[in-house]
Amino acid sequence: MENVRNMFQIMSRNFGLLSEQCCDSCCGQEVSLVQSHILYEINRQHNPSMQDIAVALGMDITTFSRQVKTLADKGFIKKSPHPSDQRITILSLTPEGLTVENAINLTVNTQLNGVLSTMSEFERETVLRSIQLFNDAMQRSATCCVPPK
Amino acid sequence: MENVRNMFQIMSRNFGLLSEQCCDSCCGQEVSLVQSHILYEINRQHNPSMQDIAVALGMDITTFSRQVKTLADKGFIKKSPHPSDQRITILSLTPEGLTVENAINLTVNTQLNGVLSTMSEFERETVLRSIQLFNDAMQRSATCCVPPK
DNA sequence: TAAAATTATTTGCATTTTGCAAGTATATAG
DNA sequence: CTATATACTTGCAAAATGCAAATAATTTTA
Repeated sequence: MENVRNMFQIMSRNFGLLSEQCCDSCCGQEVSLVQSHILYEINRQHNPSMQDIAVALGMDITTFSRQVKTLADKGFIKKSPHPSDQRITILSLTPEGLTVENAINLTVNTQLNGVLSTMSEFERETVLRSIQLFNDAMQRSATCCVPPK
Repeated sequence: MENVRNMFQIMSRNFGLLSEQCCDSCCGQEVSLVQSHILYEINRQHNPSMQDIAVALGMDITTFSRQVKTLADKGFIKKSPHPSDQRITILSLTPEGLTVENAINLTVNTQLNGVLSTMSEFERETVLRSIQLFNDAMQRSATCCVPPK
């Protein structure tokens, strides 16, 4: 059993730094890293509620509530009432929010593809397949990757 | 060009959640996630200065300085003067700090190995080799993974 | 070699983020 | 209908953040 954590820690840190940089360079200081995660996740899910996104990101709901308010005030997120349950708020990106999310997405992808371009075609495909494999395995695991509490 | 960010984003988030959980379960509220990163990095480098660690983690030096103070007060870190340059502070883990770091490391590794154990031997090796490959490629890249500013 | 510029770290703020406890509002169960 | 549960918001108070400025120790340079 080698030290697996090492590799993940480094990868994770690098990706985090990259994301932060992209986040800055795309849209100035308009959105923080956590806010970009929120935009990302709203864009990925289908008509998500507040809970859905907060759970997916493993964020405390009260902190999340405030971040959503900030993003809504900035005009990047729209909060709509659930049609049949008035307690629930459905989140969606506004056109401006989508623009920001797309800009970040493009920049991150460009950076990552730049890194991947230094590999052979075979290596590149192996790497991508591996990450998918690992994500699937994480998904299957019950004990880990469950948001705290 | 597929959406590479997706995979990394998910992997990174999962690993982050896992680390946070491990951090909690190992040592209660004794150390936060960022503090665990600091312990990790000090343990990895050889006689690192404050700058070394702050840069490696992409942290603002002033925030870092305070976190180091907190960890030193908790007795997990020792600050020693550099032998030939009095401006520099060399960081090291105390025995207690090392114990905490080892506990976190063990827990994270155990969790990760649990996830990996659901794969075939071949898949597992491919995944680990891939991550190493990717980290190396990140290392080579000049444009990305450079701490902001 | 003395003043100027550089480097490493710390401190003073003011802002932002965080999370627990408690509150409000809506829906469901008994 | 009352009681309980669910979804979200607010009131704090603590922690984390980062810029500007301070301090302290080297180097550079004129």
